[in-house]
Amino acid sequence: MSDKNWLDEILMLNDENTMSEKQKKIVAAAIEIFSEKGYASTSTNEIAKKAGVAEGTIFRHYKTKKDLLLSIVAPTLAKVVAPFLAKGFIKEVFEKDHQNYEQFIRTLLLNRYHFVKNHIPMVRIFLQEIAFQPELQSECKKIFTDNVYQSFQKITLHFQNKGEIVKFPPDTVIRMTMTTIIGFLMTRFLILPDQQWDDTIEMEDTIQFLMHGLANDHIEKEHSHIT
Amino acid sequence: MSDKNWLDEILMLNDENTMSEKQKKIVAAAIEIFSEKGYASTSTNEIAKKAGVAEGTIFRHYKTKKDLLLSIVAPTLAKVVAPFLAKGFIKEVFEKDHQNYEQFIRTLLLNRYHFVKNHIPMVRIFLQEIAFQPELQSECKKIFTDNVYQSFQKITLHFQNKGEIVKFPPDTVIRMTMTTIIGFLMTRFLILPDQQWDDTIEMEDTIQFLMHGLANDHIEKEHSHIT
Amino acid sequence: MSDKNWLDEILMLNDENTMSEKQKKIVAAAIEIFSEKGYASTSTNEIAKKAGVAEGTIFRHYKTKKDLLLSIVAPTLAKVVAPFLAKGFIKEVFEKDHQNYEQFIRTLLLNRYHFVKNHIPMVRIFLQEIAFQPELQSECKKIFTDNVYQSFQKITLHFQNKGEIVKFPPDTVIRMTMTTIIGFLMTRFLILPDQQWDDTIEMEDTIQFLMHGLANDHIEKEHSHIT
Amino acid sequence: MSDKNWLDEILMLNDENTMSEKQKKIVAAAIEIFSEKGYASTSTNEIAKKAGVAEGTIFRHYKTKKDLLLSIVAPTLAKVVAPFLAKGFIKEVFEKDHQNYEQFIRTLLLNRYHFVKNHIPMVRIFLQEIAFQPELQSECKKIFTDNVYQSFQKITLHFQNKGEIVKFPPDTVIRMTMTTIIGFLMTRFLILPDQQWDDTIEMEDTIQFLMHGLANDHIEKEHSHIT
DNA sequence: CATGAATGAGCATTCATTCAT
DNA sequence: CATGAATGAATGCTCATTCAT
Repeated sequence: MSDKNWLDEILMLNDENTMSEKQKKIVAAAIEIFSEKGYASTSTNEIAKKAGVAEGTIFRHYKTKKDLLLSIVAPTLAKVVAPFLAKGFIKEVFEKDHQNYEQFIRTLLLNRYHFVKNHIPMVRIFLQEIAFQPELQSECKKIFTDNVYQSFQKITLHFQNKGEIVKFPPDTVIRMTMTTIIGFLMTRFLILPDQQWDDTIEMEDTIQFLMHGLANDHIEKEHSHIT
Repeated sequence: MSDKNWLDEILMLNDENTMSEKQKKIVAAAIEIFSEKGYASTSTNEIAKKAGVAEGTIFRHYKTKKDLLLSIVAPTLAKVVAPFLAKGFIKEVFEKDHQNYEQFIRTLLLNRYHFVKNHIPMVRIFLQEIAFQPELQSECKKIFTDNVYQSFQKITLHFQNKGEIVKFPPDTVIRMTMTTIIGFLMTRFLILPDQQWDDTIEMEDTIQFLMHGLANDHIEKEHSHIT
Repeated sequence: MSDKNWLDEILMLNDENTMSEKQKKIVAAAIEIFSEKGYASTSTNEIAKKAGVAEGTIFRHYKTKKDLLLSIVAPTLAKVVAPFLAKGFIKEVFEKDHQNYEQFIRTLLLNRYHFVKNHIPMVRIFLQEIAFQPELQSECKKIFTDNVYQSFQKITLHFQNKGEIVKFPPDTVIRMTMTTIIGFLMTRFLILPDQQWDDTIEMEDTIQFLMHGLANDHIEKEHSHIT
Repeated sequence: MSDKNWLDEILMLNDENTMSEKQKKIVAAAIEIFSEKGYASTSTNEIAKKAGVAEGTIFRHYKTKKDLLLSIVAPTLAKVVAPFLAKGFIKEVFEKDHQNYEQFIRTLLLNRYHFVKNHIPMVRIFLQEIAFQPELQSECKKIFTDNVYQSFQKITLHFQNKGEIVKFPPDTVIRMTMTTIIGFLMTRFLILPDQQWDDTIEMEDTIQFLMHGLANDHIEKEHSHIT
């Protein structure tokens, strides 16, 4: 099965519009249990019970248990990539003059914040299984490279050339930006979700941290990064 | 069984000096396979084969498969905490005048860099299983709170009071520091280990990013963080 | 789980009407092998083979091997107690004038004779496992105390007061009666089943022995048992 | 291995005089645990631990686990048979004029009473395992037939001819006598050991019951037993 | 003699998957 | 489409037995 077909098929299969009631229940149950106990430690029997369907019903909709997992996790990929694919997104970043890197990461952070907030269990599953499912890894890498990375690089170079952000290698800038955003979101929603959080302040601080960290005032650098 | 006993026991049990040849082989095999396929998807039969011992031998040394896992993962905890426990560590940070936050994170980053570099499989296992093993979670939280966090907070306040770093809430500063370091190490060793890396430059940039991000020149802050 | 529920559940579960073909085969195979080799020395694999089902099928019907054992043995309890629970049984003993202790034990012996004759393997299993299964012991004691013993005591006192049988302590009379009956049945069916037996004569002799042994003509007793 | 050799060897092996300290501990531990949990459910590891020896030590003294069992149970056989083998025993019964059947069973009961009282765990083990160990069964049958049964039959015929006891078939008399004695001892020591027992009275009653049951005053017998 | 690490066959139990209804 | 009984390979774990020390 070619990579493209695999993902498409699953996305189509898991289009919420085409899913029967039972199927939706199965997916909901699977997400919940996978997220709590991990894919490998979850039995189809358990899923069936929680979904209120017969065990056989699961296999009527998904050829194997792993298919069920992928059908859950794969769409996450698409949704993560989505903003970068949104037609106007990059165009807007480039064209609007008043746009700056801060605006970009502010948008990005807010967007990711809402996504993670609304999909915690799915994100948990994704983070766990990306380590062990080669199909997921390659698909993820491909999607990231083809879509996110390219846009991200263009944006980085754009603002580096405008002298707005420091001239680290673009990959490094991307890494720092993503690391800071992901680090915040994971701490916020996965590691310490029960702690008291003032999200507005915390996000503002995170943006300030990122902007200062990447500000183009790194004067005394002994090595100059020219791209 | 009290938490302390549990960890101590396993640490003693897994002291490399007291381990027989076969036991070492078992641990080595387990680390490798757990790291590749995950704990739940690894069979004791597989471990035994790779270790070149009989399956029963595993259970002579470790009462259960989970005991084997914990005996591997638990020491990682101790080693991660180690530098913060070193007697002179904090004292040095405070007393030596030439010491600054940059020096601190530079030491920290280098130290963690070498640790992760030398224990990649164990770190992988740890990151996977911390999500599902409650014993691990609580022990981890306890060790972090009792040791790392306290030191880290003192250091943060120290340099905030010296006016060297920005007056975000200490927890936020700690989060940003850890996030940046861990983000780098994970990208470097787990996510993109095969990419070309110039570690010296990358680490220097990371430190610069962090120092600028936390530098005490956040002027226009609409909300002032006073501790 | 309350004792009552445990037994009831198993009885319901093992109602022959509600059992599938495969389940009946499993029970039949288990009874045979348990009876021959003992519960602990019988493997589920062996049972499955003899029953002509997959090993997994056993565990679809019985959660554990011990559940299978109890589901076989527990109903024996109920059947043993049955005659004492029969509504008319005691009433008849008391009310019909022509009824005497001999009539009572004659009925009892005959009834038990047919039961044991038709359930030899189950009785073997029961006798073996009662020694090691605490659930069985307590349930057995409870059922005996609540049902058999009370009836038996009433009957004994009744005929002692009528002057028909010797005034040993009722418990002693009960013990002698049961011992004699059980002793005969065990010799007949378990210890020497292959010997030539004229059951009619043997049972008649046993009744005579019992009646003479308990007849109220123990004159020279140095200790008088008054209840 | 011929039957005779098997038993002799074990008896010699288990002669308390020739046993080392460790061996005695092993036997003591085995008796205790076998008695509690049954032979099949007891692990050699468990025995070794309770005995305070290494597991290997058990197999230095007993070739297999079953050998250990037989070495424990087999001597019981010899001891049970002992009184019948005592040279003077039968002679005494026959020759002393004042001797009667009552005297005989009184001696028998008292003798067995003390034996069971002092060897409860061994008796438990014996009763459990006689059902499953063919070697034990055949040896037991042989010993009983060759020694006990013959003596018992002679004695029975003797007192039947003297008109002292009823002329049931000798086998029947033997069965009733044994059943009554064994029934008492099992109730007393195995089934209800915790109940309050006045052994003197209980045994006297049991003898009276037995003597009346076998007394030669069964007049109205419709079938005459002439041997 | 005693030890206890090592063995590997065997055990009860679980599980993803199939298929007749 | 949905069911759930049936499957049998696989799993974690136990155990009697061996043997080098």
